[in-house]
Amino acid sequence: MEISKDLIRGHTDTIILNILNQGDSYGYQVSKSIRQLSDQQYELNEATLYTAFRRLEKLGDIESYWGDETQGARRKYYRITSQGQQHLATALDEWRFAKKVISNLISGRIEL
Amino acid sequence: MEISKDLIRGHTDTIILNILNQGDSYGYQVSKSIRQLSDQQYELNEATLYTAFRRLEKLGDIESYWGDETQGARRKYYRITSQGQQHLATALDEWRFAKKVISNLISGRIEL
DNA sequence: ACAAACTACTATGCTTGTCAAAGTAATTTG
DNA sequence: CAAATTACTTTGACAAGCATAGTAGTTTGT
Repeated sequence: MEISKDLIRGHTDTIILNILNQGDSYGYQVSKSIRQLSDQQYELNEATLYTAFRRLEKLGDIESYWGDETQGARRKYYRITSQGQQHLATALDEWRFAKKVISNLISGRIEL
Repeated sequence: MEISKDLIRGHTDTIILNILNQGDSYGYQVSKSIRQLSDQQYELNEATLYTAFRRLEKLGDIESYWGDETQGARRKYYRITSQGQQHLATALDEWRFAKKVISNLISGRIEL
């Protein structure tokens, strides 16, 4: 079973915030976390991921800093801000609500 | 609580198929059914609705015919096809699956 | 030693679903 | 008789996500 891209759309930012909320991380690792959290069911496109990082940083939900790797490739780390944590909490509430509404819409019976 | 547009994205076709699966209908009535099924929480933009009709008809999931209203404005009715019913069933399975994956992604803990 | 694979980030251009806004036209209500 | 409602269509724009390609350093296998 594969998940259509449009079903994930709108969750990308929340997914990233959830991961960063558990500790600072960088692109490649976030990508692997997503694969792991979804039991190998979902993989985020690299371009989408880095686009989201830039969007979230612009919004003030995350902050970035270059790691001081003495060996290995340079890494840009991301940290969630307190505003980002608030947005994460809001998004989770919204999801719990939307889940019910969507379920009704796609499988509920109409009474007229 | 309002539902972000992106959370519904990708469900529009399924919502329409679900409604038509309960009987032929036309634009305005489908629109009202959506409002009713969502407890007034969600309203689909007209342009989006009619765009979806055209998309679904092109795909062969629905068929249309003009009603023979003797009075009242002309109405274009839509009927779900058996292919549409199959796609509806598939979409419902996909949703049940996606719901779990998304929940994990936005609130699950990472174990590394 | 050298190629292949992996890590890590960036940039460009396209597709697609949805929306806002405006238009057409008939009917019903106050 | 104006305003609201029913009913459908068209146009243009936007934003998320994607494919693709590029840069550059590191690790692994033979």
